[in-house]
Amino acid sequence: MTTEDKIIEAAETEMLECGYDAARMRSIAEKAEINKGLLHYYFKSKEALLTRVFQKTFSEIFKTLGEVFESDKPFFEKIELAVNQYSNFLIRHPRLPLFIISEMNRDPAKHRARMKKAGVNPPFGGLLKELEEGKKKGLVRKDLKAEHVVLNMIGLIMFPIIAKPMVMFMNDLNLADYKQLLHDRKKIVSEILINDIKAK
Amino acid sequence: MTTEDKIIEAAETEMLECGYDAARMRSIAEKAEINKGLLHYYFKSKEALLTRVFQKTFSEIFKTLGEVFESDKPFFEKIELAVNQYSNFLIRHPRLPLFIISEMNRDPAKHRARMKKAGVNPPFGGLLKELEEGKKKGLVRKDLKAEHVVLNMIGLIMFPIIAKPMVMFMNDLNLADYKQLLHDRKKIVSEILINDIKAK
DNA sequence: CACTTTGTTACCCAAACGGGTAAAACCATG
DNA sequence: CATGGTTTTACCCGTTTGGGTAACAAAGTG
Repeated sequence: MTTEDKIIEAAETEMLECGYDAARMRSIAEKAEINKGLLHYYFKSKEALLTRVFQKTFSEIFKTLGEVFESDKPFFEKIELAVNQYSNFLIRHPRLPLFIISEMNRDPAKHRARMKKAGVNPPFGGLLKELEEGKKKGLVRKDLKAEHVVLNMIGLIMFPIIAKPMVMFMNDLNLADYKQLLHDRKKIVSEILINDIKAK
Repeated sequence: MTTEDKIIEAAETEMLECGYDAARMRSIAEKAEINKGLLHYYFKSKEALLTRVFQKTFSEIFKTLGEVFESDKPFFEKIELAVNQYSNFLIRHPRLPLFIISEMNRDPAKHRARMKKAGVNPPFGGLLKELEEGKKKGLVRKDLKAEHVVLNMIGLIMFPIIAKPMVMFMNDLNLADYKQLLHDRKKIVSEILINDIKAK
């Protein structure tokens, strides 16, 4: 792994742990096991570094989410696929959701400005379009509200990730049990969502 | 409103906004529109003040949640009631969930120690017991996993609260629209949960 | 060896921090 | 005016902060 990679990785960890503004160049250097001088040799300023990290992180998650609805599978299989892909992504990046939510609440305008600057956008258009088509085809409940489908999906998937300590403690799970629970949950969540969407 | 009340209120706001450790006596005094001297006249230390605020806040939410399952209504009505009460509570205390989640992730052991010290405990026992009874009576799906019911419920209710800026922005809502969405959601969430729990 | 890239060390330095305190002032009530 | 509860002001003070830089060292390269 190159020094630059180590820096990017350390900066990502730091940013997700502490938030954008509270991220410290000192701790990034420490995490990357280099010194502050070298850090500034690779990235001329904190802004330059974090902009890059922010961009990389978000385009990764949005790409994953975007690809989900581009396959040509049946709609309900796509839901299942979306749940699986999104869950897997968050399992790999467990600190991301809390970071987004915190930043968004701390200063919504600044957060959106950063999103804009990084040129990243959440890809929910695909889901919304297919829901409309599904209604026409009679697959989808006519009175279903699209915005709630999105909220249901994200809430059901995200909560056990951001509440990991609570989940483990309340159910007295070790790490392996917890991972198993997250794994089991993909099917459970898919079923709940599809059940809710499906025309009766 | 007495000075002490103003202090408690200001301290709660500060604690929920900044977190337990990052809460500052200075800003609490400012928020309460008094000076630091007076603050220490009422509460001899930061620890004394925040312990009290923590205790008050949590016992309030846990009492609300606990009472839900003590009525003698039918089980599915209780679910609906629980969803309504919990939703209403979070609508009144929108910053609480993110505070809990952040504290829990920052330092789980310290957070639990504070809970213990304040003598507050989440009351999910009632729900779990009734689920078991429901299975025996044939009301509830035999293969339902209780831990997921809790996760589903919290996730579905909490997410739109902690993601308020996103919800408003993505759906282009003003504040009134957003509140309406939260209100509408109570019914939607109840139906999803009951549908999932009910024996087929 | 000459030159470039990569890496280290030490230091800058004003500014804010931040919980806590002492002493004085203000203000009711009797 | 005296008494006690309330409120203000000013100050403490060592510590940390924190992005950024300059000078020096090491290592790779042709």
